Amino acid sequence: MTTVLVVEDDPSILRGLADNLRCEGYDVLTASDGETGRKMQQEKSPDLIVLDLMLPRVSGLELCRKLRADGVQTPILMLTARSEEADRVLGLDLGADDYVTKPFSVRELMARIRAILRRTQTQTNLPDELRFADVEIDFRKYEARRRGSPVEMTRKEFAILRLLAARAGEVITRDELLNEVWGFESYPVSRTVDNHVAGLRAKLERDASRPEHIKTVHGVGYKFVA
Amino acid sequence: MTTVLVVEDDPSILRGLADNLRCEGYDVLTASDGETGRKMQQEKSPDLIVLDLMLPRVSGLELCRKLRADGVQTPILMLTARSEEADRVLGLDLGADDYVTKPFSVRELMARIRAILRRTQTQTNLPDELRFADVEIDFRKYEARRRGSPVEMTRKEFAILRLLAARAGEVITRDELLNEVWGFESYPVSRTVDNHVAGLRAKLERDASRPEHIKTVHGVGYKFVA
DNA sequence: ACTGATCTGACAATTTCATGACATTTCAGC
DNA sequence: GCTGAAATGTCATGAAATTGTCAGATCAGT
Repeated sequence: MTTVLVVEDDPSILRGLADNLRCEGYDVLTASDGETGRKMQQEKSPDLIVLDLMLPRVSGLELCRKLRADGVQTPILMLTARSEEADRVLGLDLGADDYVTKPFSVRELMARIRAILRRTQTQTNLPDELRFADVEIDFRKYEARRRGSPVEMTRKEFAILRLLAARAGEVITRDELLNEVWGFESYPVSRTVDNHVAGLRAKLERDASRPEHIKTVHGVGYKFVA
Repeated sequence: MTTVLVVEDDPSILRGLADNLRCEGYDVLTASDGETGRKMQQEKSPDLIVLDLMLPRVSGLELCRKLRADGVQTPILMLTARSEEADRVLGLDLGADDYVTKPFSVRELMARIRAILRRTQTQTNLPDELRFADVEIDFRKYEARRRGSPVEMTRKEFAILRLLAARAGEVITRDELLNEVWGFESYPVSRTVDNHVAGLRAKLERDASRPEHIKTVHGVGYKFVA
């Protein structure tokens, strides 16, 4: 379960955000000032913090600084009242964190939150290499071998296999694959995934029509088993 | 913990930078004049120095020169008030690693800082020489030979090959090559990389249209294999 | 000004990708 | 076990993205 901490002093906005986030399936913690926010973070260590820049007592910026000083790596999404503040806040992190200016559209905010979580939660545990049966794969070198001899694989095939392998045994839906491998740039039909999986099987399975490692879970998605 | 020293006389800018840097998770030291800055450097040896060109008493330029004269290797990022070409060049010649002109966007500055730190902290040991097939290269002398006879190569070709060889087998993206080989002097299009690679192949490969050592990984980048 | 290095943009060659039609498999309900 | 609808496998094809190549413009050093 993914937990989001929202620190915001305006009760109506706080309420609205919390409702929407819960509606999206997140576990939601709330705080209406920086002190409480910091305590919440320490006790519950959420996966994401949504932080209002303007807060009573401890400002959002200060809280951010304190959290980082505590060594907290949790991604932070800032809510700023004016876009002039955006530049200042953007110093947060080009790659990991983000900001949204008020008044914001809930839809956009949710999209940003999903994006941040996707980036931070998946980036971590992708394997650099993989071995199973007579296959060896080095994802950094983009090299695949079977019984020692090289196998040509495409970028997408490497990416798909890497994700499946990162969560070996677990079923990954086509939508997840589309999100992780393709990102938000393009939205191909989920059928496309099947084709790439077919490619993987043709290249890596002993008998592509009876796959032993890249398995189909009917009605759900695919899974990799070593 | 990564430590950044900021030398800047304008208190509001100093404060803003310090806040943002702390928020990014850096340990921050501050100084408002060159003398103090130099002392700080000696006592704390930070990982990066952000230096205002215009400072009271000892100018940023002088400080930069002095530090380098002291043998200090710490990367220096210069803040310049105006986009005076002369100042830029001087700063770079004196050993500054990068510069940003005021008024700067915090976002850009933070990005530059991250980039410098990434470059200096993950610095790969570049090889001084390289041999493969019938080719011998001495990167220090900028000399290349094939079957014993000299081959003319350009500086960029040497630099690209050296980086590829330093991480032999690994795929290097065009963006990485642009960052490492070109640095901040210029921002050529990634297409340019291809051309230099073509040059390398023409000079070093047995059959440039079927490269055996400087390989393309379609959709990703290039890699060198011995 | 001359020279070689470098950069850029155009075009062609190549590889990869996405899509839809059709075949096959799976599974729920008989 | 059957049967049929839904899901998946398979394949061909054209589109799109990526890279190779080259000529000319620009830049830097002499």
